[in-house]
Amino acid sequence: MQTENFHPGLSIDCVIFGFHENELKVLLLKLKKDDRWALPGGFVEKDKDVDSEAVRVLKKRTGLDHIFLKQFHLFGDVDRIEPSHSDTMVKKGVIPPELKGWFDQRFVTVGYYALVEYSRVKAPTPDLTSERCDWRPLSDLPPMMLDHAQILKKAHQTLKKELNDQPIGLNLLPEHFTMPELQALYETVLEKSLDRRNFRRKMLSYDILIQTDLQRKGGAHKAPLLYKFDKEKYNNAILSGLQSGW
Amino acid sequence: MQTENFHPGLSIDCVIFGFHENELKVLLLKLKKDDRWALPGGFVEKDKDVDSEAVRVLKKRTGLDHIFLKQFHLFGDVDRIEPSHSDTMVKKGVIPPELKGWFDQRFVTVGYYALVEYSRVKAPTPDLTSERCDWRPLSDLPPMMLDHAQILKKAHQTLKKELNDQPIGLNLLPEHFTMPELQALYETVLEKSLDRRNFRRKMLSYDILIQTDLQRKGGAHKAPLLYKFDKEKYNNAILSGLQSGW
DNA sequence: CCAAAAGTGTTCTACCTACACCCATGG
DNA sequence: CCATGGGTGTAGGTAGAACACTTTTGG
Repeated sequence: MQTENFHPGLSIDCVIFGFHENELKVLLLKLKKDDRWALPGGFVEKDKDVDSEAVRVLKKRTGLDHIFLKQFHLFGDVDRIEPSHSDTMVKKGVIPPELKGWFDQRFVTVGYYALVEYSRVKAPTPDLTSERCDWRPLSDLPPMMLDHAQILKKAHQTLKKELNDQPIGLNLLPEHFTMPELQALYETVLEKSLDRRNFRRKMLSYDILIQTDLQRKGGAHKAPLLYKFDKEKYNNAILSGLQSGW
Repeated sequence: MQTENFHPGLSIDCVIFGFHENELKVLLLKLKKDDRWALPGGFVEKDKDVDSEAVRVLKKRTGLDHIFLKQFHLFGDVDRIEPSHSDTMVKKGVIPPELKGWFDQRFVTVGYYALVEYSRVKAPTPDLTSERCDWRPLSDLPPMMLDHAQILKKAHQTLKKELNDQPIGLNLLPEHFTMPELQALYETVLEKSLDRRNFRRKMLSYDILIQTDLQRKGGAHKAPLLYKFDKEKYNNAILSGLQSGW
């Protein structure tokens, strides 16, 4: 790691959301020799835009390009990092001693949240300090390193707020999906249940969905219709915002 | 200036909004030996929270404490600063040569926007690199340094979006104000005109205003009633958001 | 007394809410 | 054949949009 090429005291953390089995999930890293987990993150090269460095982090962990990604907050409190943190990391051999100086700095971190299609992430890749990279349900999070739990919480709050402005469905769902699946996504993000029939009507009124003549077979009951997004109309609608919230 | 105590490559810029003569205004600094203007800003001490450093900047320029202040974006593109910028500053004698190294760094900056009551800012104070500190109307901005025009624009966009969540009236208006004044504020922020009667009804329906029996005399026409905010109810309403936008 | 701005009220419509009913499917 | 979930329709209430009239004030 060439720390001299990095912007000092600045890091990036990504909250990568996915949707699977009617649950919001987050891609997390299991730290080596530590029972806590961390958000995928990284440092910023001096001659790179911060946003593009976030794209790089995402690509490394998920293998995916062209992901919906949005900066949502800078976390800049002094006490967001315990001073003993770098000591512990060196002692456990997770980071080499020559990098201790780098990790001893005071760091501020830029939070990004990403929306990805769960099934497209084939092999989540851990980084140097972690042993695994896994999806974890938002409803049952493991213990997290430093202030990462707060960062995650803020990301979720932001997502909730921006639900009407952001292309949530398009990025989190596979190409074809059923109306109940889309509704489940909204209910998960909003943390409240919605009326089936009203949801359908309102969603259809946006005129951004295309009904296909395919059905999701295999369920034990009536086979629901599959929809896909009309990407052009979708993008136009996003521009003006999907007014009138949920 | 003790640059070694500052967090490297990190700065703060504040977009300070005020409302005067039915116009949104921004507090800007006129640079020395340069016909451009700049946002009030500063650097971050290593042992201080970024947010509290923004408070410090605000206090220095406006003399005010307890101001509504909100972080809205990190500007982290490489090309947001021209490499020649520090050269020019040194040549013009605006910054001493020994600080050139500091200003030669690649900088990212955290944008904050603040809402202040115009009349409470008695003597806006310039900093070392500026000769004046003045209110400038948002509708007619002077040429700005670096990417400050973009930062300002983004601040305005954010304010517009958050109009229903943020305590806009309470912070930008004096204690007593008329309904038309409040409406003018909303119209300015939103950049569109609103129906007088519908505005009044909706605003009153929030139940956050207290009608006083005072009137704004001196106008050439019917004297409007003065209102003030019911701060307790106001804060409660903010918590749940003033749903249903403008 | 008149122009201009402030206060008040009404109607129409659209959308959100809260429901009830029928249909398809697998066990 | 029936339980379960999916698709469709409808009535009532609320709130926003559009509008007209009256009142107060200074000149």
